[in-house]
Amino acid sequence: MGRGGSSSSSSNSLVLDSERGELVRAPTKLGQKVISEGKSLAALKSHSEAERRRRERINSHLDTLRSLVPCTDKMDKASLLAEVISHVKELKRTAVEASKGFVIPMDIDEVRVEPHEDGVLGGPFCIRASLCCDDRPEILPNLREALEACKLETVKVEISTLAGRMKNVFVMTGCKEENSDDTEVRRLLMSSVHKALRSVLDKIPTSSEFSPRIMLPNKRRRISLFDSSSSSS
Amino acid sequence: MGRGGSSSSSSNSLVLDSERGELVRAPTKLGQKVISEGKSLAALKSHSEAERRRRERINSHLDTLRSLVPCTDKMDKASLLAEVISHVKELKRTAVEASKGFVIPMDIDEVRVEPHEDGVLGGPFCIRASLCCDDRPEILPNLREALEACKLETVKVEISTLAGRMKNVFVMTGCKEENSDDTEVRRLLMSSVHKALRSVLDKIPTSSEFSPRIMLPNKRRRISLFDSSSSSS
DNA sequence: AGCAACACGTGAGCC
DNA sequence: TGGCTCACGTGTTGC
Repeated sequence: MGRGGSSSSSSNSLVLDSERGELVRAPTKLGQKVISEGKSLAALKSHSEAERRRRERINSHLDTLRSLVPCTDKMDKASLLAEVISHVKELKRTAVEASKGFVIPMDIDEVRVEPHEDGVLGGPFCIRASLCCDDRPEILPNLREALEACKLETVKVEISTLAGRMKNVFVMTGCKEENSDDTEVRRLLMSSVHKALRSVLDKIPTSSEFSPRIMLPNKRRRISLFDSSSSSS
Repeated sequence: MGRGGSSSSSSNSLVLDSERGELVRAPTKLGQKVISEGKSLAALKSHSEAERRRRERINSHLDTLRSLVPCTDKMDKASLLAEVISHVKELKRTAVEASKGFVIPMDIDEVRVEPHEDGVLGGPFCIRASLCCDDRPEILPNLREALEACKLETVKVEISTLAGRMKNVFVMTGCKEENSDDTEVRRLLMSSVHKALRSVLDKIPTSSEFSPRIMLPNKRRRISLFDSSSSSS
């Protein structure tokens, strides 16, 4: 990284011919002197050509990156690279924790509601809501009911059980009529979903057989996905 | 994209001072002439400085990418970009069909049982079983019951509904006492799981209360994730 | 010696 | 007009 080039050599007499883009020798009286002083003509030419090829290689790769990452059609190089970086990070995140596949229930109760990073498709508007709690099969109907209250459509649910704990992950999307771009609407929806899950979590009996569930108009409990009786196995 | 720079201007007398890297005027007799001929000194200086900052920005992003993509520590720029490209492509591939995760129910009934490619964790022995059929909530208890008969532990279930169709994906693992390496045992287990799912599928009333199997789900039914309106009790 | 990869300054063009 | 991005040719360094 020699910052300062050592010296000038600014006035050798090699110039670029304006017509053909080829290197020629400038009209001068001291022909041999100049030639001996600089590199040979052929050397300079091949050098610049090699450099041109190198640039083309790099720019070609930049172009394919541009075609791979959306909305970068008219970005400058630096911004394009920045966008590539964030895309790689995002893809990595979702890939690691979904290709791995298993949703693993943790030991602490938890309610999480967040935008579902689609990563690829700029979908309408997705929420990823998860509830981690004790493995109580009877909470599933409650969950469903609570989520139905929100004006969202559940497109996917993922349930994992492990060692008496369970984690439920819901992916939901808003009605298309609502403006997905309105962040205020999003925040409101997510907040209501969060409250719904929270209420379900709070209603879980810590040890009793079954809870005094009054709220339900009809007694449609059950659908215990699996494991309706004993927790293990 | 003017390929050939238009002309030479090769012998203006601005040179780079070897010590400080600053632009100075070369010792010459025709001072004013030279200055008036080119841009002002300050202009040239700010220009080269801006260009330097631009390069630094780009190279900084390149470095970040290098840290993000493995095994690129000593690659040249072009190869690094090529590697970034292939990584983005690969991440995208797995992201669309795994992380994005939506299991999309198809129009044909289907039972599939296969070893669960873990991808990351070399687990004990996992089976991925899926059943695609009409969206009949009452099949869930049947499913559970049928799968309980097999000596497997369900670690994850994933349910997607779309346009009156549903797809259930189960990830199950065998008891640890059984030898996971025994391919014969595996085949046996998978076969029994397959039979179980098959039996559930066959039990689905094709037309209990409605026209059986019109080819197209022209009728958009509700997405009731696990609607329990019927079934037990 | 040659080749490859880099940083640099500079002209051109575009807001 | 200045600020910017880009492509170009060149000097330099390491193999």
